[in-house]
Amino acid sequence: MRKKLFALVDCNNFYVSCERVFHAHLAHTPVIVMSNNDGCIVARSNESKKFGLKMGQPVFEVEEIIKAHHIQVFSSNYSLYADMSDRVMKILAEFSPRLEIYSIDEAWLDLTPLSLPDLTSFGRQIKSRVYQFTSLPVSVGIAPSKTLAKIAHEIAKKHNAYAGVLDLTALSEQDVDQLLEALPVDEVWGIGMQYAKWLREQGICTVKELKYADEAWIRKHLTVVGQRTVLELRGIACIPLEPEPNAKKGIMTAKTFGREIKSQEELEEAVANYIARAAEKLRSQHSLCSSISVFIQTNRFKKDVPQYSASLTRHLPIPTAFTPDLIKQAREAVRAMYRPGYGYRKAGVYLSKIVPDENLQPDLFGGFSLDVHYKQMRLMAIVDVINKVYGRDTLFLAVQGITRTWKMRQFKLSPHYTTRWDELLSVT
DNA sequence: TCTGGGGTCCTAGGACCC
DNA sequence: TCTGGGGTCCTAGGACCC
Repeated sequence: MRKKLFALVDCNNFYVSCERVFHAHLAHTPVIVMSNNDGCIVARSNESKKFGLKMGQPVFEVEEIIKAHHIQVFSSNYSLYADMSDRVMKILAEFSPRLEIYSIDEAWLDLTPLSLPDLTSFGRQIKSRVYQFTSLPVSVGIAPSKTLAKIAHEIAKKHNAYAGVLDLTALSEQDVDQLLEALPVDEVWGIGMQYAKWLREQGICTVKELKYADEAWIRKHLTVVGQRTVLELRGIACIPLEPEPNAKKGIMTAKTFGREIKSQEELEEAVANYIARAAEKLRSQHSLCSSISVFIQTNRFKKDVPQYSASLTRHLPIPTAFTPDLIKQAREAVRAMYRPGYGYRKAGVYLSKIVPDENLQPDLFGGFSLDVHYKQMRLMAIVDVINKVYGRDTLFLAVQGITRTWKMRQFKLSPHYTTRWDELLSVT
């Protein structure tokens, strides 16, 4: 069998790079992008990494550093990033017939069938074409397994000598091992904080040591997932490329509120909105769900006030994607869980037991009519189209509320340059 | 004052069945 | 006093990812 070959292409500091495309003066200056509610740092330019800002760090902890170094700060602008991502992926698709879009800013290419003579120059072509058409910088890692391609990409990104492209297959096994020896074990894809800590306690500190660890012993302690990682480090591809996006098995919408919510009415309103959003996602993948979970919680960071959190799952006799029915269930769940006297900070909904929407069976006992189901689906399809064309929440249910004063904060949002006509970049 | 959101997979253990 | 064994399904919890 032919040896597998993968390329990982990952956009550098993706959210920051997207903002820079439309704010050219921010090149070479420290920039960060914040999470929802402007809470944590989710992207950092290289310049801001130098000031010690960490991924996931709460912004309020580093206000001083931000001020002192004039770091530019942005709220997350997901529609902008999603649109830029689409453009990048379309370009990558030109380089291999088999592409797996792994996240908003990275993709795997299957190079196995391509018989390329010079992989490094192929990687450089990818890099320069993406930059030419989008102004976004990417790094490329090439290797015989996904896990090794990830590592190649990390090295390529960090060390200027590689100019953003590293092909591990061009190196001897000894040279690869030398690189792996210099990397701490937690840099491996699939080894998170818990496993890294445990491995270090067992004397396995570098990627090379993990590569040569006993397979059965790893399997015993890190399950088959860990065993696969070890094999992948040895160049044996165990994780296949998956070009087709799979339908989601669970759909979640959960958000921290912009302020504390005290009343049951507002909590119901927020949850109704999350359901509307989750149901929209459900319909967009042509699915129905028959289980719905709702959770509510107070501010877990406030140690000095009474805490309360609860979750409730309801099973539906007939799978559905009809927003009003789902909202009805969710509101009942909120009413059952709500306790007065608390300041609620976060709520979420989770739709699961998901099935394709063509699988619906008529009810043997006549408690449900397919006619009604199709009518509901047609109505929802119309609502979805209108909201897609005219903007989210052009049409919504009254229980979702009008003012929604609990919504998240986004004080530093840049315009939707690529997805709204009235926010196009203007040159004056 | 201020701490994100949305997923996947694996395993262990209990319920239940024959 | 003795008190099977094997299979399946489901759920909760814990690890991981970006």
